[in-house]
Order: sequence, then structure tokens, then C-alpha cells
Amino acid sequence: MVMALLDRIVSDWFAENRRDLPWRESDPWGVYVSEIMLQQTPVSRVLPAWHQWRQRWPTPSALADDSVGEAIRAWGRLGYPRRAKRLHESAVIMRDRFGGEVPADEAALRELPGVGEYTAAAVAAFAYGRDSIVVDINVRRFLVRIKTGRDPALTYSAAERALAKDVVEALDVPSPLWAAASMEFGALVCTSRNPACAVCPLATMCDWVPGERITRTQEYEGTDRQARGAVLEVLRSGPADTFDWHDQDQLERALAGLLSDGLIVRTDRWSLPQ
DNA sequence: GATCCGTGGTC
DNA sequence: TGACCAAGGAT
Repeated sequence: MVMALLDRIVSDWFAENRRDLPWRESDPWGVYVSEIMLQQTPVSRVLPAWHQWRQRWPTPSALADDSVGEAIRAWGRLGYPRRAKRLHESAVIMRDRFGGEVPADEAALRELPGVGEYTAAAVAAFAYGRDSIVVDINVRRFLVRIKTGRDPALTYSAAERALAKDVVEALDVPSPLWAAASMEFGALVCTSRNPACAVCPLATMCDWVPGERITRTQEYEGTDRQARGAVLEVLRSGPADTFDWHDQDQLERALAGLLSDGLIVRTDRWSLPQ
């Protein structure tokens, strides 16, 4: 791996092509909210929601003092609404155990619900300038393509983790800067479907060939998830007794699942939790 | 490791 | 037009 070329991504490409994303100029709480929202959700859809949340709940304590139901409602149609509930739970933990602040240590971050390896590393780096190894799908795709000429497999391997660590440590670049640059590069140039190889500064050192990718295409039409989404969409407007759904068994599974996940409650009617 | 968890844009 | 995909995490 030619470090001089990789370094060029930061010094040249990122300097020129860096997007002005608002959470890059925000405080740790703004960074935290953005990282949760960005889990499996594109930047373009996160932007408006992030601004609304920032205005409505400018601190962890502000969100913690509001109800989880309001968080779920304000989540809107971002998808994976369990993230909203876990974000609220995280805010309560920050208020009660971390003095109302977002923790800075990866280990502490990992204890928060909805924070895994990637998110803990990202918040530590982007909110606090820590030297963490930040590896998302963009970084994986970019590094694995350079290294092997093929696309990454479904699962994040120990070899990839080691590779990412080696690269960060070999580069003479602050970890947070490399994290932002490598993620951005994967998102804008070394993309999944139609990578911009023609303008790629690493083309000379890359043997990637488009091949059969191992993709896991998830069904949605006809699944319980679709039913869950329909139920929540109704309840965001207010409590309800019944739901218009074609498959009664599936509707009951959806309601039971949402109830079990704490995303809805049953009193005299179905509603979002208080 | 496999499966589940939403939603909407794109080519 | 319908797969494919998007700054993952929990079980």
C-alpha cells in the first residue's frame, strides 16, 4: 500500500471535494445525533431531520427531559425507529450518569444503546478528536478494493480491521481527518455501483475489477417490517384502535413486536409511549 | 454467523 | 422497473 498516494486523498482530494455537512461544525451532541441518524440512512434524508432535532433538543438533557414518544414521532420516516428510542435512552444515560455530556471514551460510548464499533469510533474522532479507527462501509469498500481488487464481503473481518489500523498508523495524518477523508472518498468516488475510477487519484495503484458482488437484497414488500412501518406511521399522528392492514396475522405480529421493542404502548388504545 | 430492523432514491 | 443501496446495531 503506497502511503504517499493514500496521503494524497487527504491533502488533495479531500481538501478540494469536502462537503460542508453541518454536523462537522457542531458540538458532540450534534455529532452524536448525526451518527445515529446516518446509520443506514443517506445524508440527503438526514439533513432536514438533524436540523429539526438540533433546534428542538439542543442538548442531551433536553431530549432526556422530553418523552420517548416525542422522539419516535420526530423521527418521522427516517427508518429503523428503534434508533429514535435508543437515542432517547442514550440521552437519559448522558443526563443521569455523564453530567449531561456525550462521553468521549470509546468504551463509554459503546455502553450506550445503539452505539456499536463504528459509531463509538466515529463520535470519539469527530466530536473529540480522538485517535480511533473509524471504519464504515465506505472505508471498507475503498480499502478492500485497493488491497484485493475485489469488493468487500458482507461481514467486517479481523483482517480488514487490522488493515484499517495499519493504514491510519502509517499515515502522517490525524486520525479524525483520515476518517473523514476516507469515508468521504468512499461515498463520493469509490462508490458501490458506479465508482468514478476515471477521476480517481488512486487509479494507478488499484486493480479493482467489477465483479459479482455478494449482496443481500432485503425484501420489504410483504414483510413484517412493512406492517410495523405502517402502524407507526398511523400512531405518529395520534392513538388508534384499529389499523387498516390486509393480513391480520401479520398485523398482530407487528403490534406485538413494536410493543416488545417499546416503540408503542397499549392502554385503552394503541399509541406511542409517553 | 444469520437474521431482523424502515424508507426512499437511483440507474 | 425493480433490484440495489444508504456514516450499522442487536440478538
